[in-house]
Amino acid sequence: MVLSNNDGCIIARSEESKALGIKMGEPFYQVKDMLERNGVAVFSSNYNLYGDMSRRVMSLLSTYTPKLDIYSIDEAFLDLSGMGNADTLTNYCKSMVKDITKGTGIPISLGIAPTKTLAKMASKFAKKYRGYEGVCLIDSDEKREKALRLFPIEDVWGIGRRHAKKLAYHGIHTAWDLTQRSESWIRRELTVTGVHTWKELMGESCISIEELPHKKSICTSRSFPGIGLDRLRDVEEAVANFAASCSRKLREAHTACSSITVFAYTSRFRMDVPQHCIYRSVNFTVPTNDIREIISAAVKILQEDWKEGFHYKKAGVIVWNICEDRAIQSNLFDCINRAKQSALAKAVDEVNRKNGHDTIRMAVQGYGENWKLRNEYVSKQYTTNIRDVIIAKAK
DNA sequence: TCTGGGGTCCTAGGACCC
DNA sequence: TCTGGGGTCCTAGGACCC
Repeated sequence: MVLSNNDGCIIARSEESKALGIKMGEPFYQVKDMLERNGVAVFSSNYNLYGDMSRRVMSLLSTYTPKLDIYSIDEAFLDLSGMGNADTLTNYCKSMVKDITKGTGIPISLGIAPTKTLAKMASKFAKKYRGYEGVCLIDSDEKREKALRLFPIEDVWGIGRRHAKKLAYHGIHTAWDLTQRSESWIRRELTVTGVHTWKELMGESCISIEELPHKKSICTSRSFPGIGLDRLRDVEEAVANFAASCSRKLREAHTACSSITVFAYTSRFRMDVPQHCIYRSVNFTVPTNDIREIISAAVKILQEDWKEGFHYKKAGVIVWNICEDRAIQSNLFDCINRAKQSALAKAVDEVNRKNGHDTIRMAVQGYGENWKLRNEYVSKQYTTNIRDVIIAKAK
């Protein structure tokens, strides 16, 4: 079983722990004793490991198609159009499954279909039934209807808990039931996104395969351990680090932002203590990804809106209005020497790339441990930290 | 005491324009 | 008694995803 950041919630479970009745998203502390009694292995999140393994899998996938659309850390869409008939495709995909298992040890499931929504459905069948050997193909109306009839509405991509409940009320329990309604009914009840899902289930592709040009917003946020932080200095340090992380993510993606939002709030679970919420945005005159500009804007918002007497439980920084860093609209009244700024940033990034994040940092980022995450059960960074590499002993 | 983090898209409603 | 019609842009909030 794997925990969220701060060892807060349960976010991944093996089949065995599911069988114990552990629910997704359940707070860890509420079931901790029960888990210990049952000998459940518990792990903190280890994003360095997951991120690195994901990159390896994606890199192998990219050798199978010119058009790879990485959807999340563990999912990708591959464009296989024009790559042969049903048999050829199935065999091609079975060799993909074997290669990736061999290359990374990660088991994968593949669904092949005319639309993304159907492909996701097919991949669930591929995972569920061993007979498929990891690959399930939906290439005819008969197969599609059979699959739709077997598929619960709440598992359809794009149908969340709220919509599933509403649809159940209207007697819609499977993906097939949904396709039997009229477009106007779907439009009224589920808006245009629902219409896209509805069309995709019927085999008409509405969600294309493409690499996103760049993100529209980037957020770094954390919950603080215990009752939270009540000193400005501590929250300031955290916010400065969140801002630094946003600026780094912008630079890595070769982008810059025009707006920044800072937020900090007290615990929404504590009804017995006074609540407060800081949430404010400002714009930059010229789009930027500079660590000093972004940190100072973030810290300024926090200082100006800070209210004493509260325990802040969570804070974060969001940067948005993002553009590519080579297409920045300059401003007549800009008084920053941009060339100098970017030369310095480049030098700092180079040092940090070799020596680790934040080797060179802003003073306000500090070294305080007051806001650091709890991760008591973290596994090793087997693939990204030389000290954690597995040692094979020859006997 | 303890309750995650990071995204996208759509809509309604308010503010504004002529 | 009676108070138009047609737009754009922005934001908050809600839905969804992993």
